[in-house]
Amino acid sequence: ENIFDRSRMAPKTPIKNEPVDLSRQKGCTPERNPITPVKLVDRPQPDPWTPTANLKMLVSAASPDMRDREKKKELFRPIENSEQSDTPDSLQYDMVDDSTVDEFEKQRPSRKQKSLGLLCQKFLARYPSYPLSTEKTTISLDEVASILGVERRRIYDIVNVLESLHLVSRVAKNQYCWHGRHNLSQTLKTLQEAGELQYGELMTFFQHKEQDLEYKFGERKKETTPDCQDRPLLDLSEPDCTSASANSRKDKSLRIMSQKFVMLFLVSKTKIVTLDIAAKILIEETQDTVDHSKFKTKVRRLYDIANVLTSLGLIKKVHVTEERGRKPAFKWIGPVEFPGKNGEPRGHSPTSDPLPGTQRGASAPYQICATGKQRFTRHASFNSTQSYEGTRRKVSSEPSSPHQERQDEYCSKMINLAAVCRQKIEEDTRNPSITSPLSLLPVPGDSDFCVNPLPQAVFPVVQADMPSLSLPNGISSQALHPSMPAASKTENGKPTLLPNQPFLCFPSSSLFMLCGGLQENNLRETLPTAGDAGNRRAEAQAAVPPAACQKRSSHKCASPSAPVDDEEPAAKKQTMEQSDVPLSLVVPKKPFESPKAESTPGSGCTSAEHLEAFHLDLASPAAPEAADKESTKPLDSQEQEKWSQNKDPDKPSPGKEHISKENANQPFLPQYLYVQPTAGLSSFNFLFSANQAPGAISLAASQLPSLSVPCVVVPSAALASFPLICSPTITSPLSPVPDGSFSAAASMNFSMSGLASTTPVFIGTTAVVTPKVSPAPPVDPQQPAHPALHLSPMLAQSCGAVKLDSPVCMGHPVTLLKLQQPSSTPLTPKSIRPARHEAFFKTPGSLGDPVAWKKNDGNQTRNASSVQRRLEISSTSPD
DNA sequence: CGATCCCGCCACATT
DNA sequence: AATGTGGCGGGATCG
Repeated sequence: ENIFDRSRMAPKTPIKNEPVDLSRQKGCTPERNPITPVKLVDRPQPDPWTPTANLKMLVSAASPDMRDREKKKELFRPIENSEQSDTPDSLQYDMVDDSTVDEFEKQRPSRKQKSLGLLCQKFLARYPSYPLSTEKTTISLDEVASILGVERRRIYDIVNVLESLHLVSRVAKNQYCWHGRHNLSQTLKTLQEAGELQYGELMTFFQHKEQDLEYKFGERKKETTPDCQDRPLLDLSEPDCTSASANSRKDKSLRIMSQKFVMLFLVSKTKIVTLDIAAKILIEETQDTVDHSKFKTKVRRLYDIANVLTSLGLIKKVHVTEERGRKPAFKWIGPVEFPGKNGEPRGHSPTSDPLPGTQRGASAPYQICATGKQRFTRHASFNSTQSYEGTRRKVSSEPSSPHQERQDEYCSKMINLAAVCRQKIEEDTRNPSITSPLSLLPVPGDSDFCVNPLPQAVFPVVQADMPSLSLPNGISSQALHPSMPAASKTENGKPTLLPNQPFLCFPSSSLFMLCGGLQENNLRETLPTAGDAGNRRAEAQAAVPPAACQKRSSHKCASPSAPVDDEEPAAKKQTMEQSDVPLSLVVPKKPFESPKAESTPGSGCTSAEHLEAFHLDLASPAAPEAADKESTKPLDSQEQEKWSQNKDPDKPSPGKEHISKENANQPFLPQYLYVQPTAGLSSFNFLFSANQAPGAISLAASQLPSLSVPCVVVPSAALASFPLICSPTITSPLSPVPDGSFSAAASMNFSMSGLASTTPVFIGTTAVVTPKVSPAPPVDPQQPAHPALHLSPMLAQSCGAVKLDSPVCMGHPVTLLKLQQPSSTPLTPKSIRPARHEAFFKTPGSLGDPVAWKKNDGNQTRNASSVQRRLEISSTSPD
């Protein structure tokens, strides 16, 4: 078999390495010879000379499974052979004649023989499951590829999955270190825990029913959040390999996806996961809509992963028959209980510990390693963070890279936050009345949250509606607040929320969010770049913007779903996505409403979709764009930088207008938040905003919301670690009131938390206030609508003062925002179509664009990238 | 014909 | 620029 492959390969692809001798050995090159004698040979038994022959033997010896497989092969081999040989021969001969010689390959080994699963078995057969700790086995990809007779690409597929389970780790360029299964149980345990956090409920749902939108809904949310975690989870460092360093690059989706997939099994009660469900859960971003192709791609990848896992003996293929029919599925046949080797201290009950996750994260055992790299593109300001670093503890990470540490911590934090948020959301949902503003806080002392068990998070408000979300544990919300930092003055200790305050913040890295209406223009421009990042290419640039706009307009509602991006470029585009996992959170603000959603034209929106999407409407129009943009943005985030952008309200009018239409009915508020995660691993972002106060309620909603939101924050990522925060306080007026109030509220402040130093960013907004707005009637959504705030760097600048960097900010409130003001947007208006809208948040992250940013100033602003994911929330209602 | 999933182009990352 | 990595999806096979 090998031979054939090899020969084929060789010609085509130049082999990077040498094809190894083996092939030569074979020498014969079957192909060449017109004869085609060969095939026969291999059939039943491996040829002695085949490189693989030995492997096969080993394999057989190694496990029963394998043996079975081999048997199967044998079974059909004869058949194949006979057939093949015949046909080929004849054909060949004919054809052959002259030259064509080669061509035929008749003998093709049959697809199965080349399957990834089989290849993986061969691969695994080469290494001991439980190697002695002393020896480290290094794996050379080139070597293995040649030995196994496959392209290197295939080896990556295998190794990536194995790496996700920590069976191997990358040590260097073409080198991987084989760890074996010693840590497998621990890894699984970790994944299980993480999975529970993330997917716990979800899976439960699915298992019972899937389809309901609701469920989906729920799942989506969860997903998002979780993602963050995932990344981090990986740690792996295991044993010896210290190399831990292995972290690496971006987010590799295959790795992450593999972990998530495994998590699903571990979390599932039945231990059976169908591919479609898994694909749905694993699809991040863009939700729905668009994605048929995306779904398909995801499924393909899952097959790849499943093949490897099957070879590892962790899962097996089964079919489940459900109402709808029989669906392909996989059943977990690996270990279910894991002794905790590691000694993690766990035990805390969820309740008691607010953030369970956190701790763990923090603690040494896990590190999340996120990958390391991030880029630091950030500007100096960010760097400052480091300093703060000293302050904090470092967790385990290696000294060497501080950054990493941060990330790790960061991750943990994020995770925690996520958890908290979720809960909060849940709670909120339950009690709408509350509405808290969000608050988050970090503890002063520590900078980040994370580390501690933190209470950080916060969330606000929201009334949410979100349907489903639940989180797994309960955490009390209160817990969260514990300390608020400064921000609120009010509080101080109390966590309570202030009613007004909105916001919160977060950590670092990533991003931010934002809110409000934004404008498109700005966004666009910026975004685009970002977008590119994602893909780089082409589309991004030009196309995007416009396209987006357009679309948006059309969709509006629909759009939320993210589709936007997708839509277009869809195919190619995917690139954007790269990012992966993002998370998002969201909260909806509004309680009510949404009825319209359906009605709305959204194009496609069906109700269901809405849900899924979560979008907010808010300004809807904008939103969509934003979304797109976001998508575009890169997620990379690694950079983390983040910052926010803002947008302006600018044109209020226009915006309003649209809004009115659409929204008019609905009022929403958008608030938002979200965050995204970013890039790769680690980061997450969050976001939120909240805006509003509680009261806000409906009506005003529209108005309020936008404005209110203050939002934002962002940290940058770069290093990440820092948190940031802000809070604005705002008061909101309450709800009932007309909005005007809210506008006023707008301002924000933020404070930094403890150390501010680190933080980079923040933002505050002030609010909005705008005159215009204020008055606005509550109801009308339109007007207000737009509020957007943002923080964009620009704004910041504008504000003058503030720069991101500086800590300066601290304390003060910065503000920014604008609401209506037109000015805000500096941007180029020109551009593009004006579509409307605006986006809402977006993060700009992007690196890519820095340029733009840069331009602005020198300041830096920028950030990063990450993309952020957006979320949306919709208000849809709760209903 | 739907389920699988190989293959390898090509973008992106690292050297 | 070369080379390592790995996303992705066309389209071939399998069942």
